[in-house]
Amino acid sequence: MADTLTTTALTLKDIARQAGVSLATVDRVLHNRPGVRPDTVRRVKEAIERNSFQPHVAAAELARGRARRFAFVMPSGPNPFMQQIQDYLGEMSGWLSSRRLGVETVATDVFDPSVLAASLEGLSDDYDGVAVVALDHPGVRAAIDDLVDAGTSVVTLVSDVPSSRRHHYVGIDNIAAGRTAGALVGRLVGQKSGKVAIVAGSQGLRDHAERIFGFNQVMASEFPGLGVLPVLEGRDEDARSEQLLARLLSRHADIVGLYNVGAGTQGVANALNEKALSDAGRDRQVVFVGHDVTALTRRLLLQGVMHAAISQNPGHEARAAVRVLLALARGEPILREQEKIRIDIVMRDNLP
Amino acid sequence: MADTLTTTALTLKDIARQAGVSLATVDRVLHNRPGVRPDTVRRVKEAIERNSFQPHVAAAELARGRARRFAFVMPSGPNPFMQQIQDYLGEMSGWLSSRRLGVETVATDVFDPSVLAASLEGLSDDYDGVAVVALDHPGVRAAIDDLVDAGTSVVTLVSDVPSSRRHHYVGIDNIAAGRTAGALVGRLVGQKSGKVAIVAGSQGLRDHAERIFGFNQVMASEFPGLGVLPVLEGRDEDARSEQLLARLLSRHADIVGLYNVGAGTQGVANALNEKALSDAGRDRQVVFVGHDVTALTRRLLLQGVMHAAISQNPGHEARAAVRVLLALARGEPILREQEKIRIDIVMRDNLP
DNA sequence: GGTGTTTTGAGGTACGCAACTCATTTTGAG
DNA sequence: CTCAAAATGAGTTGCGTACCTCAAAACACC
Repeated sequence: MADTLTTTALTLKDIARQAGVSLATVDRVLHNRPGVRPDTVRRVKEAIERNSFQPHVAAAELARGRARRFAFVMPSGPNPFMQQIQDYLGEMSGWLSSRRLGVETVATDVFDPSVLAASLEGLSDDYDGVAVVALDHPGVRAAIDDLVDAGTSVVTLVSDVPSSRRHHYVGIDNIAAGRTAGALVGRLVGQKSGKVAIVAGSQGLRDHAERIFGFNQVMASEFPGLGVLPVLEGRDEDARSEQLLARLLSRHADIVGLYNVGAGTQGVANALNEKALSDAGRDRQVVFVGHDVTALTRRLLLQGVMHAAISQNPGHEARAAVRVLLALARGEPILREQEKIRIDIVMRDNLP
Repeated sequence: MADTLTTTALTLKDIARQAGVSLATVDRVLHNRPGVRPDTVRRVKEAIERNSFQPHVAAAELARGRARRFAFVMPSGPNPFMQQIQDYLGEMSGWLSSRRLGVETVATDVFDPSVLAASLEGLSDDYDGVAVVALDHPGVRAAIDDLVDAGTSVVTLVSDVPSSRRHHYVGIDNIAAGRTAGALVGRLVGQKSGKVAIVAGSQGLRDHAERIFGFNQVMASEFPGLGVLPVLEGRDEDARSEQLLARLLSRHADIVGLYNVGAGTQGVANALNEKALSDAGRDRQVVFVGHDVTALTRRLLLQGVMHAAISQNPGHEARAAVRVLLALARGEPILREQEKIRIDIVMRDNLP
């Protein structure tokens, strides 16, 4: 009837008694301090294992007594998604301060590798951990590795640098995100055949490139009836995206789907609205799939202009980054499943 | 450049000094103990406010010293979704025991109100908090209210009893889930017209009824071209669901969409497969939307039999329930945004 | 001014662990 | 067997809070 999952009340003292050693020796083993014979280490570890002993985190935290400081290195521009992450960090302030954790955001130009690398260098003196929205570039990778070598925990956020020695990546699999977008566009277009347009910020950005790759993969294999037009590079700017897309729409009357990979959403929506007006309400609405739930995309979804948004929960990312940094600092294990960021599909009716 | 979100190092001693009182008085104020003049209370609270002081949770936890016990009251049947929740609880065991938290599951027949109520009664003596998959019934409501009156924290899980005095509901908005399912079926069917079938466990179950309500809402208002057939009640059993659905499919050749509200998924899939065989590969595949990501639905999604699953992350629900119970026990605030369960749309390419 | 009551101060103990010192024992090399 | 090095025991202190006791002070009332 009642299945006990956990029952612990043991302390270090109990472990010491069971292993037949003193508290000091257990402490040495627990913290990998030198001066313990291998055989003794084994006995202690066995006692710990046998009782599945877990140090009381509250006691450990209190005894250790050190306040932790984490830095979040984020883009300086007015990116609404990044702003949301910072907002959620702010909302955590009570949670943070009651644990004596300090979180500070460092704004920098994350698109300039040398500037970003410079921002990262030297952070290790002031912070126990760093979360960074990282550009994938050799200079940045070197800076990250330096931080790690200096003993600072490093987590990449939103955008990864897989070749670096960062401890963890908090973000989504962008290829899968692109595939999901492809599947959505394809399925929502339905029977119709025609062309599909892609608007991206730049194909030089790793996350954008990966999304496009995944998108094309699905379109080619599952929706051969839909031809994908060359990618428009709108640099995440509204004006440029609108202009490029408007031109494309006027040239190809048979565009039935659109994937907006990055920002510049307002511009994309404008171009689509112009077309809708000229089409005068025929059954020619373009299926529009984009990324992230912001005030704007929320409005577009509710209006029916946009059909689906691929989203990564910014609150979850902010909290996951903090939790991972904390776990790394404490030497606790990371709950992979909990910290994994899912690819959310958001339509009008499941808007968060 | 660097924006400080939090910087605290104050202790109760500092607050006492600032308020010009002793530690004992601060302690009395902090814990609403009697014997402090209103004016003094104000002075202390001001000092706390002024410094936005937060007690160090680790120290508090250690001093309080009490181990917490939580009970999870769950269905006894072989429900895969519930099993997943229990699995995730098991995975948390390390996290739990390092915080001296005990979590035990109590299996019971949650569909029988008197049995469920009986299981709940008396739990308050043994547990600090209870999470319960609750049937919405007056007897159950009374049992929940009794628990709350006895000082036990109560959280409803997956299925809510809104009229009770439970402290929190961990689960999704089922009307919105049904709406989402409706929007998916409608959009994925596309231009075609025809009928849509619904298979549910029972319309007497609150969550099923709510999902159907939301589904019909969307179908009526947005997809008038699709007629919704009467709900089949499969009692979440494979055999019965298959039989009922097979009959319906043979009677209505123009069924283009299917919403499976509850379990019995294997039966539904069997019936669809039979039809697919007899249709011999024509463009008549039925759009199939169901709930939850299990081993089975995962397979069906990958095979293309099922098109989308509406899902609530069981891991998130398990962890959220524990966190909420813990926050309630400690008197800490609940991070609403973090504990909110989202409605996930899962398609083949964003399978978790 | 005396009485009883309420409010406050002062202090202690305990929680479980980290981190340290210093004395003592054991071990291994010569 | 000797001596230095390595391993271990025993003990202390402090982290910030909860919870408790007892005495002293302030207050209200007659």
